[in-house]
Amino acid sequence: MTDQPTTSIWLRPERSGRGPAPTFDRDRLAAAGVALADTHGLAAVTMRAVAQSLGSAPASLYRYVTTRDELLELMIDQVNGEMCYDGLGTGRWLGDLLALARQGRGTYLRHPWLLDALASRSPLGPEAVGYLEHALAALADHPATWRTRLEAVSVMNSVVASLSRAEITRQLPGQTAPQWQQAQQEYLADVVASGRHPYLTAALAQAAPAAGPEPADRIFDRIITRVLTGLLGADGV
Amino acid sequence: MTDQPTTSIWLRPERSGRGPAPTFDRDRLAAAGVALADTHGLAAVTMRAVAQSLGSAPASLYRYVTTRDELLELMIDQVNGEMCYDGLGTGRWLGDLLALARQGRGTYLRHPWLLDALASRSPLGPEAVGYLEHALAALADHPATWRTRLEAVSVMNSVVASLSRAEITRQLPGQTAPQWQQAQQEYLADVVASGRHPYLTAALAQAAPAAGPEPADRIFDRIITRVLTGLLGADGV
DNA sequence: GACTTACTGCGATCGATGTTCGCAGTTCTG
DNA sequence: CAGAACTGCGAACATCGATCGCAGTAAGTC
Repeated sequence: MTDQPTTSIWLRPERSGRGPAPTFDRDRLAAAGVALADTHGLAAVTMRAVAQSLGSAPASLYRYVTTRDELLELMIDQVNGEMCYDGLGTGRWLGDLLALARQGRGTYLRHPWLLDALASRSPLGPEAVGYLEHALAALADHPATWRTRLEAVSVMNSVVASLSRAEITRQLPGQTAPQWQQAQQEYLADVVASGRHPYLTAALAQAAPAAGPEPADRIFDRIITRVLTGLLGADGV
Repeated sequence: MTDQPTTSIWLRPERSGRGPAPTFDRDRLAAAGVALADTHGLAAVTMRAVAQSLGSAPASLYRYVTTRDELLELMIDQVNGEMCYDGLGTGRWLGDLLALARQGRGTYLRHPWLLDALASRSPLGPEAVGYLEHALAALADHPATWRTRLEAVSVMNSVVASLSRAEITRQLPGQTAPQWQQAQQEYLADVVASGRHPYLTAALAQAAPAAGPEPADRIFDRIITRVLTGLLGADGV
């Protein structure tokens, strides 16, 4: 009945030298989970499914991870590791932060399940910490409180997530139309037809057509830039 | 085998005149779910639990709702109905939008589960539509594209959610410390102690102490205001 | 080299949950 | 009054996360 002194998976040693060598490691579990989630969605990341894709048994996974949530944490951190920090440190904080935001967008678009996984979780693995460090480094010379900088980075992250979610939602209706979205579209059509809600009707009429003339990249850059300058000032330094 | 022509619950009639009068209605289901979620968290909103709290059987709920997700949709819309739109239409869009943001914050703080429920869902019930209409009405005289206005409202909503989440997270560790947060704190302490990540260390050192001198309301107002002025210009008109 | 210790994979199983099926009863329609 | 269309719901099913305990294996200890 020895209490596990550390509860965070990032502080728990992966192996402690005794017994047979483990067949896998945390990275392989995470990779298997990511592969499953990429192709079949987050709901497909079942302990049984992951085990089967590794040629193992469900119970075996619990040698590497104490709970499914921990597996998701591993997956999140693994895709966070796809970020690349080259070309940063230009001295222009706005450009640096925008570059980080773009990479975040790329990660979200590559792994749509990430938004769902991040939803009710506060994921702070090593890679997330590294990201935060780089984001704050970009603001090293900025004349603002640490608190304000932290706020700005946090708000930027949430806006990046929100914009990416919108893009993903508007993107997949190609074929995988998830049925609840179609129901929503149906309801919106009814709302418009009802005549009440004139403003919403006008907005939808002009916002919908053909994804607009402006490409998604441009919209993203524009919004992120405006949010950041609103929070941190206009001087790109 | 008659296909249900409409899939959205908001277009499906609640009752169609035949048979015995239903014991409950959608509002009562939603209210029961909200009560459960408010006191015991979203995970406690089980079909069985809701049924029991209504003095009914689990299978009976499916007479009112085709799936648990629909029940959550009802709950979300019900708490969205707590918003009050009095005092709006002042002619100053910034003040109007800020008032809406504040109400959103209040709803989140009153119903912490709402953040989890909203996470992987795109909730567009009648109340959400009403909210959108009012938000867009506040921007009626603003010289910006409909698209830009829609973007601004959307970004504001996601920032409101993000700030509220941060507040809730920082608030409940009073006693209900959810254990994963404690694990995260533990890991962060280790990161700080490691010496790498100097920027993060500095930021945490200054951001942590005693919630700072600035009250949460002020921080919220300041961030929302700056984000909105960044997106829509400085003139409060 | 034998014994202990601490691990490994995993079959079997438990408890909980969302959901379905079908039946008996009830009310409206024609 | 007959049938259609509903009502609540007991019983069950499928699936999932997680646990327990056992047999096997490698390291530490003397």
